[in-house]
Amino acid sequence: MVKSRPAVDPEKKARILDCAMHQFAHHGYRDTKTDAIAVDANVSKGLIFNYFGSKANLYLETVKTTYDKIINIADLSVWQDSPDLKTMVQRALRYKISLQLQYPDEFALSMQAYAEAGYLPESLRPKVQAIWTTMSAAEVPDMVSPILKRLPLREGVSADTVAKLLLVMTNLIGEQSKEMIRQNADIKIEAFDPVIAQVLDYIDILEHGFLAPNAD
Amino acid sequence: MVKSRPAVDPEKKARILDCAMHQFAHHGYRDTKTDAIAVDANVSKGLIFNYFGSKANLYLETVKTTYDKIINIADLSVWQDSPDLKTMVQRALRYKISLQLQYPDEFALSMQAYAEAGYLPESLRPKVQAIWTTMSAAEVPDMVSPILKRLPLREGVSADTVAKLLLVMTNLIGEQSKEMIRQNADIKIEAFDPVIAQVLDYIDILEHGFLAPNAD
Amino acid sequence: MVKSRPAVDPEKKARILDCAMHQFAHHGYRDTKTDAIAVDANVSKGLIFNYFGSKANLYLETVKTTYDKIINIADLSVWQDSPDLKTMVQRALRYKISLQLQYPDEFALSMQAYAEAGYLPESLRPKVQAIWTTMSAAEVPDMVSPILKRLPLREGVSADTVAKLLLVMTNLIGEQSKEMIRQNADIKIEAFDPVIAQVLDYIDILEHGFLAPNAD
Amino acid sequence: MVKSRPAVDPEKKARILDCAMHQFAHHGYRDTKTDAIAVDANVSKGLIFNYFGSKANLYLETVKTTYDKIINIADLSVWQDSPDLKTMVQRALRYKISLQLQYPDEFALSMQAYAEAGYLPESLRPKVQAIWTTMSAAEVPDMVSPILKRLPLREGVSADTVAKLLLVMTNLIGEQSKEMIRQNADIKIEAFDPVIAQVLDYIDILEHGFLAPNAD
DNA sequence: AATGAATGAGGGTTCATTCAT
DNA sequence: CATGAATGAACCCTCATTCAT
Repeated sequence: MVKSRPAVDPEKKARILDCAMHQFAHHGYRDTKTDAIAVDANVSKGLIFNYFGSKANLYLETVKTTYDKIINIADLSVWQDSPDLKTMVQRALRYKISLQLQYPDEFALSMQAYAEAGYLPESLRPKVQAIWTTMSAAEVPDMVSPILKRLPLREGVSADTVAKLLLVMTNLIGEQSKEMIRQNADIKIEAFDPVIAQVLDYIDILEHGFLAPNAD
Repeated sequence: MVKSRPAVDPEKKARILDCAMHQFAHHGYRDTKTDAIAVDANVSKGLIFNYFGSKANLYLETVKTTYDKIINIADLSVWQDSPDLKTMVQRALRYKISLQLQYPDEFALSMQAYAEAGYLPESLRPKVQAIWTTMSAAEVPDMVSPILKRLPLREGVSADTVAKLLLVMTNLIGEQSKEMIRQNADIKIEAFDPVIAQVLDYIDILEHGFLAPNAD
Repeated sequence: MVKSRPAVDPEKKARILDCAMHQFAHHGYRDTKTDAIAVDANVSKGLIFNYFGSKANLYLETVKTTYDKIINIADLSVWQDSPDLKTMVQRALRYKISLQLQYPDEFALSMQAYAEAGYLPESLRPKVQAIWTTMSAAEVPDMVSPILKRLPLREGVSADTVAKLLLVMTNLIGEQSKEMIRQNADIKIEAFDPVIAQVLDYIDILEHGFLAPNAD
Repeated sequence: MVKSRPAVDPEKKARILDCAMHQFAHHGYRDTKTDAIAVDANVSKGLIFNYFGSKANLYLETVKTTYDKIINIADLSVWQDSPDLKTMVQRALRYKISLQLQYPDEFALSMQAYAEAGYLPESLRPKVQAIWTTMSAAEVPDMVSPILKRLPLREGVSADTVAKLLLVMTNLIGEQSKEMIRQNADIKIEAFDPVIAQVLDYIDILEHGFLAPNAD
């Protein structure tokens, strides 16, 4: 006998995850009601528990799925062959922001989940943090370090340190963009130009330092 | 005439605030139960409402009190007269971390309150944000800018940009220390040496840039 | 397609309303515990809030439903075609009392709700009063005035004044019956004969007062 | 040794009773907070319990005291020697209303207590009702019946029936005046003229009903 | 005697989870 | 498998009453 309908309807499951992502991103874990997700997903509340067992587990699955989605979407090659660092950063940021505009919920959740990790129910916290540790190693460093290797570093400066600094900048922009998108969902990418300009100022300092050349 | 029993027993009030600080810092607003605070403070639940009226107000009072406490404790002069930027940053970080070790709950709450501001009940949010705006002007900027003014900045670099970068570093350390303290409450200040060393690496880059001198 | 389990189980809803009516009638709004209603109705406390949202709203619904019920039950034609006033009053009272015996809770609530209107929580009061104004116009006046029109009134006596006097009598009996039923739930209708007799005495006085001298 | 201060300070006790009267009259038993009484009476909350044992008992004492006060104040002779019934009723009502204006709280409580008797806590109810039965016999009938005795009643009409009818009128006015005073505390006695006029209309009807045919 | 700070039982309400259909 | 009505534990808050001073 052929099961014409699989035990788990993937379409419904996807819908639940999508709506959960939206809700968790905008209200945080504790303020998200399973009721709201069920309504949004046009699915019975019971089904959510059939598929995911508990709200906590739904959260975990949602965060995981969202991270996977972002990773799969991101095309790191976009800025890999930039002529110089500033161009790379500029391209990277533009690309990231464009993704953020295209997938605001995904990005919002990824940041929200990270931010609220410490304030989750005791039992949920370690499981979420496990996701970070699994994910983190693979991603961002890969994007930046190849470019850095092509740059002549001042003696005593490690590529790793620079990479971390750049990462900090990236996160900074992420936070700012999220907030800007939150305040105006229809924002255009041009609106982020001043933000990018500021980061380029930061990069300039990183590149050349802020001390006058003869100050040493 | 001595009031043998003052209208508000300052000792109990302080105990409540202290325990509230601890609870709010570690579980966030929504997950903190007034019951737990009452038990911790060895006080009846009713008394909390006698003193503070509501959980929301207790939160507000706790945050305010904690901020005041930190501000009063902090001795900004410690690093004000440092010979150079690195020394200043080093002293500042050491001092901040030592305070954080001494007053882990106070610092944890101050960061928690800031972080969770967006996830508070609708009605509480504006009141908490009012606290930030009242407080923010006075503090951190004042510490950094005077030192920056004494430094010869490279042409095209604004002191403001540098100050912002340094502030980002400061927050970074704050987050890291909080997490380290959270994971090990008995951590010694020496344990932060690598963190401080790393920040000094960052500062070095900010100061001199990471490009080799002849790279331009 | 038959909904095997309707969104709102009318049986349970009716049971809740019925028990609420009983409780509100006997203990008043403030002293009625939702717990007690839930237990009486053999239903979880949560369900009451699912169906009615709040205790205040349950009260409103209960009062409305009870009024509708009384209005639908009451058969005003019973005494409309009485030969004379006394007969009409007698029939009306008997009928009213028999209904009161048959539906003691309904009548008790309707009087209770009216009486306690002024002592309800501030926010509930206007909503209850809105029910009165909606209901009041339709009922009692219609019953009495047609009969009055057929009677020859003494000069200088307005039908309106007489109607008001009769209304006062009616309310008087209502109060007395309620109290008698409250004191003895198994009371028989014969027990009210003295009360009715007394009212007829009152009517006799009224009648020979407002009738024209030659009307006898 | 002489007790310079008696165990119960009569002045404070009187103050408590007075404020309790005011509060109970305006908010009913359940909505009156002992706190409010204590504050009003400028007395500690503890003292109320020292003097009266419980809120319930304070209520009882307040009601009793208020009734005594009204009885002592009322000068029944005012209308005893009226030439006719209408004049008597008019005088009586005017006098009652003037008292009600002079002692609004006392009258408000006496009516409130009567009205809310059924909605008091189970345990309090019988004790309050005991007060009515003690009081009721003595009062109002005494005012009316002597006058009635001087009037030639139509055959078949008992003075008792008429007295009860008049009592109903009196209560009717009481309710109306209370409400009018509640809506406008500064109301003048002239404002009640229409109300009195209406009652006189009622009396007119009553009168021509119970007087012997040849009494006109 | 007088105080009023402290208590805590009890109420209305929310919402994740269950389970009969 | 899917539903959503039903559940009930848990939370915040009130206020009569107590009791140490």
